Amino acid sequence: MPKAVSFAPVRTVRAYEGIVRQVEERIAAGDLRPGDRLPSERELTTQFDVSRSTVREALRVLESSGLIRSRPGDPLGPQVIASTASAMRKLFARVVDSRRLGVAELLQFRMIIESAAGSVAARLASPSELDELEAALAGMRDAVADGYEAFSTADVRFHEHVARLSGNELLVLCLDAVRSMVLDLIATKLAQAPDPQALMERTLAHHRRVIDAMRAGEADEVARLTRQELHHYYAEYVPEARRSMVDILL
Amino acid sequence: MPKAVSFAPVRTVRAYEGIVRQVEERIAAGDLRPGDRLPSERELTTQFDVSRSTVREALRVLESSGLIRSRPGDPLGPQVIASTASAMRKLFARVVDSRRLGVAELLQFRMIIESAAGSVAARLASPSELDELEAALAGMRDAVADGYEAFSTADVRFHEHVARLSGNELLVLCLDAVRSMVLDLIATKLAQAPDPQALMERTLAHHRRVIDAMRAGEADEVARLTRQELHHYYAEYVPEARRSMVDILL
DNA sequence: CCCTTCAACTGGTCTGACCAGTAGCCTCCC
DNA sequence: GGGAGGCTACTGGTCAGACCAGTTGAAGGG
Repeated sequence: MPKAVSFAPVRTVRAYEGIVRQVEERIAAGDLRPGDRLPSERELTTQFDVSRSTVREALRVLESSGLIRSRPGDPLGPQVIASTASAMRKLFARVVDSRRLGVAELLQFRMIIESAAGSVAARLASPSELDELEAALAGMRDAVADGYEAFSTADVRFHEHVARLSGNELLVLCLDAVRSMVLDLIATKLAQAPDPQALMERTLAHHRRVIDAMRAGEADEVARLTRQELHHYYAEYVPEARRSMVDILL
Repeated sequence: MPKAVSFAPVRTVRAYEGIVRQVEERIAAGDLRPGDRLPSERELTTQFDVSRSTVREALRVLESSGLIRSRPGDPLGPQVIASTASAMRKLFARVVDSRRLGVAELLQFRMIIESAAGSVAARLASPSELDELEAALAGMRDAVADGYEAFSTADVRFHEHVARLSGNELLVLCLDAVRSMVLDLIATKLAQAPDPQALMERTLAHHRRVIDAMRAGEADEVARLTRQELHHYYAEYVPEARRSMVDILL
């Protein structure tokens, strides 16, 4: 098949897209960090030299993807609220409720990628990185006294730490998104667990075993432990009828 | 900690959000399918009883999440272009280039979830579903004659089929997104593979083995084969320095 | 000193306008 | 009669200007 000179498709760029792109780039580059403020809409109007409608279209897009938040009357202007992570969470949330997905899908997905992250981390982690993990675990142990909520926060930190050790940011982001979705879906139920003390103890023991397996370089064991722990922790919230989705991963 | 009656946080809903939600729901419910048209902006103005600016903010949000497309001058109105899948692809694309992720992260991620999907599918697939897979494989074999591009399309169909057999839509969507990102990143290079004939033959042989392993219920073997095939297919496009990210999964 | 009031913002929304495209009809010329 | 051209009635993209309701902080009153 003879191929003529190939041209790239031209897409006419709309004004608001340019604004979105500029702001996104500033955020990605770190010029704009969470908490920072954008100039007011009227001010942006002059900076970008477009009308207010155009500025607003751009802001709405940025807002819908979770990057900024604007509040009427705020003299400081729109606020940069987050990085890519929250955009990812927002999208997952949309997917989950538009497709009517439930805990079953989310938990299965989480078991898959979290165990994989653990297993990759086990192969890559240096002794000093493992010591940091150890510190995160110590943080959890300290948090036990402060009640379940504090413990849960420290626990999330531990999981995030493991994910980051995998060295794959995509993994980190997806894991963060799916973890927060799971927690959202069952937050109320989890807070009233029958015996939080026992749950916390068990979690500590599990994390202990994970670190040990990492030190021993037993990647598959780390993966297995991770799946097992997630299952133990969350499987009861999966409707009976779909339970097999998560059971088969054990 | 005594807990008073708990209220849900109120968020004042902006007009455009209501529009976005309604359209999203219609799409999710299947009332609006890809290819369908929305009324023109001016028409929507009267249907929603808001101003055109508000309608436009909603349309921009829908467009930015890949659900619709609007083209100036089109007398038929904005077009519904896709479902959640393209929204997911769009987000992944944004994440990948804002975080400057490369083939390494994407391929590692894909190897993880695609092999997991395969292994779940192996445990769940009924004989008749396996026959459908068989048909997809036959489709690939037929496509060999039509050249590499046609083959590649049929190949994607096969992979999608496997993913769907896992029964987890989240897996399907993520896989679709990451697959299309990988293909985007290396499309040009892949088209000029040195020996497409051999590549196609090898792919066919691999898929054959995957189906056989599925019939035998060897879930772990399916996972291993999947990782291996992806690695063989794409690893060369991963920069040398990051090659280990995908190597350790073998 | 605290509390109220007020003015100067903010974003949310609306109106009405103009432009540049598109598509289909309709005319005019061959 | 048939084709090529222009005309018309739409489309979305953008703009300017207006009003409202909310927030905030400073000015003024107790």
